[in-house]
Amino acid sequence: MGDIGADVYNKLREQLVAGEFTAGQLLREESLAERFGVSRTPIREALRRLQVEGFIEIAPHRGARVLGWRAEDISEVFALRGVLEPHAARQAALRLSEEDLVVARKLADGMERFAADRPDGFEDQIASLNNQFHTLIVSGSENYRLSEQVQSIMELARVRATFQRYSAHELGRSMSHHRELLDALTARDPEWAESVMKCHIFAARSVYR
Amino acid sequence: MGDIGADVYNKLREQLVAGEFTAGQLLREESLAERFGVSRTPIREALRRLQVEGFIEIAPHRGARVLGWRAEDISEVFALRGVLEPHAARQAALRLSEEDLVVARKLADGMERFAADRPDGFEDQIASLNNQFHTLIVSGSENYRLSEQVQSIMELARVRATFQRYSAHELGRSMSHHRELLDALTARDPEWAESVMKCHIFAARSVYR
DNA sequence: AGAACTGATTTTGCATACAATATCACACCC
DNA sequence: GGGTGTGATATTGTATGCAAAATCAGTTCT
Repeated sequence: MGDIGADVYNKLREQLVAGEFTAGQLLREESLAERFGVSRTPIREALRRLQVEGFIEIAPHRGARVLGWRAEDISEVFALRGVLEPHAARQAALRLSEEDLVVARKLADGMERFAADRPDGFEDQIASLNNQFHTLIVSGSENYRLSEQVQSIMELARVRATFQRYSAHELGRSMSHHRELLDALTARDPEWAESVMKCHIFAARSVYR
Repeated sequence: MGDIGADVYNKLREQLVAGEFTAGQLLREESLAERFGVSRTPIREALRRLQVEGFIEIAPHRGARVLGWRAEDISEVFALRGVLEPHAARQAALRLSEEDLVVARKLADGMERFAADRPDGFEDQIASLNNQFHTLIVSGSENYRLSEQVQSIMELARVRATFQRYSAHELGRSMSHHRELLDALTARDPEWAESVMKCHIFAARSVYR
């Protein structure tokens, strides 16, 4: 995709992640084209990509439909994250650069500040930082060849992450997991990092039941 | 994608998996369009999809390039398979239907026959059956929402699987792993199935070093 | 009333035309 | 000789037109 196409894809994707469309909603090429002020061509490419990435489904001649999340889907998501992310953390312990760690620490700091001050809409702010934090670790785990594919799955799996339903206690534990994970990564200790990440995912899963 | 587009995608993908293009080769939209007797439009959609799935890379205004596999990539592939497929086998033990198991047994039988008779090109025949076998198990592990994404990664990871380099001993062991996995699945024993699959992947990795 | 057909309308799928960008060859300058 | 700039060429990116397919409304038949 070129300049316009990439823009359209990013914006559409953002809006999907932000939940601006309801599950099952039909996405018409023509109306999206109007909405973004472009022709159907870049819209089609963006939709195709979002389909492969698992955000929408496209039936031939019938259009694109926003996929929803059932309870079982959420459960699968955590099963998958519980396997993939600890593995990623293990690899990341040996591979992340010092600069990456600096960035990760800043992200964790940011989350803790939001968790302490609790300004309006702080849950979304934390969710955004949290995504960046996990993305950083996953992308530090594989090399360029598989990284994007794994990344894509993990992002899809993290789409529904919201901190609205976290209690103060759970939020605090999540923050402390981040801190401990950073310590493990800084110590370049793969098994420690893997264990912490496993706890982190299991704890997150418990919030969703 | 409609009828033509889906065809183009399938054929292109087959040819990529079959290794009909050399790594680094540029795939020009115009020549592919001629080759398949269609316009550039469905070609572009197929290329976009193959990009997301990790077969090729596309640089804006610069075209599509076939990605190759370096030694580290292969190593990553096995690391990922070593985590994902045992997990999949574990889930599959509880989820595969009896009909699925019948199919899986037939695939294993077929592989063993090829391994015993060793007709011309039997390695490719085994590879094809082996892909179906593993695909069946992975697809039986997740529900519809994440299944295709995981499937897509695992297929990409299995692209290079060739049995050319297996010794008779290694081939025999691989077949016996399949057999044991089927027993574990039939017994609906998740931990057994997971363990066998882990051995299976580790053993396969050893062939590639 | 409900099921099944038929034509109008909408929407997608593909082809084609044009615009924007990158690539390459060749001349030019230092 | 090597680097740099410039125009021609090739290739991709986007828009648009048309054909094919699905949807929907209205009608007819049972």
